[in-house]
Amino acid sequence: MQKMNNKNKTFIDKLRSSGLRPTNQRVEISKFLFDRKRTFHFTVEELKNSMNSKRSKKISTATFYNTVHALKSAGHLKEFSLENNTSYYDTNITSHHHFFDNGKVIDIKSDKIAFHKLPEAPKGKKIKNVEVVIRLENNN
Amino acid sequence: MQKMNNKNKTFIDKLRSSGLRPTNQRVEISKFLFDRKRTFHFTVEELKNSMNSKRSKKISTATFYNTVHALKSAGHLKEFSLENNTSYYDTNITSHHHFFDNGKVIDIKSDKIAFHKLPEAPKGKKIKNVEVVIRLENNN
DNA sequence: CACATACTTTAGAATAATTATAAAGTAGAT
DNA sequence: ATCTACTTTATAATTATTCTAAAGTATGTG
Repeated sequence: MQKMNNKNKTFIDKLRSSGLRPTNQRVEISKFLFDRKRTFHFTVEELKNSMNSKRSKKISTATFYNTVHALKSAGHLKEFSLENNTSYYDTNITSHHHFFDNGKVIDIKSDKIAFHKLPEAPKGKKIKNVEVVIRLENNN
Repeated sequence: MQKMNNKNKTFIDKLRSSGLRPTNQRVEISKFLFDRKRTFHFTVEELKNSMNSKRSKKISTATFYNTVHALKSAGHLKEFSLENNTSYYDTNITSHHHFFDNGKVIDIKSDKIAFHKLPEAPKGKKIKNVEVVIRLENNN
């Protein structure tokens, strides 16, 4: 039996494994998110705009939110927040880190950062993950 | 001339250095935030509720937002975001890190984490700061 | 002191992101 | 074919935050 990792799941499988029936709207959203070469970051509003601007029949806001949430809960998207009270989602769910540069987010590959020392988790808890944010500013 | 660090500034000085006249409302807010033994985290809503619940004459929401923003811009508060699209503020402005445990935030002293390797900033940029978030989960 | 001017506070309106609701639509199983 | 459960949608509601405009307060100048 061959190893089946998330990377190999099609966009339809991602819906199924999120407990969502592959309806037309959901399949299109999932395709838009996952059927591409490179991972990316988005807000629900951005996703909605990029998809709906190309369509005559628009997909409703609620469907975008529902679908993104289900995909996120199933672990196919990673959520993070900036200081502007908006949720960002990342189609790169592998462990990695970020540069934040005036609201712009740039991925940092996991192997670019290594720890020399980390604290222990409090009693009864364990570490789920470690994320590093490196804030940038202009060079003078 | 003695070294004057932020720690030693009174809550009134913090207002002045934030460009705010020390009015009654602002002094009370600043006192509530900084005139205590331990640093803490709060949302504007939490701050407003804890202060106003003890008062007959309430301080308005706008004053809380304005004051917190000015204090933050002047560097007397640190802002961060969780996944619930609310801004959190930290009266501990020294470089440090956080555990996130189901929406609860726990400080990690800066010296508990050390890096073995860090990426370089992109061209024209420099690193402003590095923050680590360690997400916790229950131990089985 | 008297007034002008600038800064403050406030209540309430406006906005933005998100979530809830309820009606109409659709799919899959029998 | 039809029943039932799941979906989609438009719209309302909610939450956090920001804006606005009016009324309040302080400070400086003469």
